[in-house]
Amino acid sequence: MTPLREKILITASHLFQTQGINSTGVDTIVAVAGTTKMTLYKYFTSKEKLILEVLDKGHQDFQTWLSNKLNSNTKKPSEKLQKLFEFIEEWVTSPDFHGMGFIKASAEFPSEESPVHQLSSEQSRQFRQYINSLALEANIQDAEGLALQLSLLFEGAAQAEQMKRGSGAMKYAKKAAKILIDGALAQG
Amino acid sequence: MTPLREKILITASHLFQTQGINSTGVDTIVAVAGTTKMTLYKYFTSKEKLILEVLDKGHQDFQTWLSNKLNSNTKKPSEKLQKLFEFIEEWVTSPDFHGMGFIKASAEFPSEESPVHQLSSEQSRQFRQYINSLALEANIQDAEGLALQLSLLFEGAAQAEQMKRGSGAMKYAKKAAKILIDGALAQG
DNA sequence: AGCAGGGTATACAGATTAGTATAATAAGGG
DNA sequence: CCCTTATTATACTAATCTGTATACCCTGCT
Repeated sequence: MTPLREKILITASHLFQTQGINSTGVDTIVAVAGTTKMTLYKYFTSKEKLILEVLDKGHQDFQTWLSNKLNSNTKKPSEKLQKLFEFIEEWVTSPDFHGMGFIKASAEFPSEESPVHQLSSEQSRQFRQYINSLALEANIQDAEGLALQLSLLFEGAAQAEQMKRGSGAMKYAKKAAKILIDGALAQG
Repeated sequence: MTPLREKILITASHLFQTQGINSTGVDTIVAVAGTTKMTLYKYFTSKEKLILEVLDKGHQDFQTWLSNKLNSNTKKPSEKLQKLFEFIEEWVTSPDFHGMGFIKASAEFPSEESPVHQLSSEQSRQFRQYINSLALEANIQDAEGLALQLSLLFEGAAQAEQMKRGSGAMKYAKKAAKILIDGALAQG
């Protein structure tokens, strides 16, 4: 894609994460990105469209990064589950992490009719679905239940880490995940 | 307190939860509460002060409700821990639950310098501290670690329940909590 | 040389925001 | 009946927001 479009996306993403979505005006975005409103509205027909695309890109980046990490570092399905939180920790504690996009977006757009809220909800569901597929491959009985539990831990830890950096939340989330996964594996 | 002040607080709380804090204007609050801006600014010197008080009241209501429930239904410390998520589920799945205030507030006010963010962070810490005290009474070795894990589960589940009502997240959070608590109790 | 397209600069409209100033109204107590 | 206090009604300021309109500039292509 055109570099200017990309730059707007990246800038908006960064500002949304650090200042909040509703608190970030279009003027701020273009000023930081070093362009003008005209070009922004040429590539994105509205601020809402921009928000949706930022969310989409953020989620895709995370998902592909995570599955690449898992696929290139592990082979056994059960191993993937166990390494999952290892890599999630790596992602979440990286210095430029400022919260999972879909968690914050759903908080800023609580109305269920809002397209932003709907996308956030869908992304949360997709992530849970991904863990579910890992659990299924590992022959876990209640795969859906474990996937839900692990996603709760993840969302809680991401939330905590965003609320207070360096809280060490992920370290304990990892331990909790290990206990839950080992239990589910033992149970068949 | 004066009934009008109370009504403004309750109305604001409800609107903040359902529409979001930044998306709720002062005019909307007074219109729904059936009063005028003049009286609102008589009782609350600014919108930020109102937000802080809404957050404070919400957290206090939750904390006192929870500890009352625990103290009147259980006696043994270990029992309190085990019943904890039972009552939390009751709170979170109640029909007028729309998310934990401090979680959403910290998402809408991500900047750490924001007083709203600071209060949210403090409330999250207080809640974790409360679980910590329960764990300590139950003679759990790594009380702090368990408290953190349980609070992660709770925040994740509250988040999930707010994102999609009736998701059943709390049911599985409860199961996960039981596993973690039993493990920690067995370990001494 | 000259044209076209992508980008800039800037000003603007229209709506909405937080917060204030002023005057009118209602009610209760001496 | 009058004084006080609380509340309302309404208009306003000043800032900010999204989105648009207009004119200009620059660069590459032919």
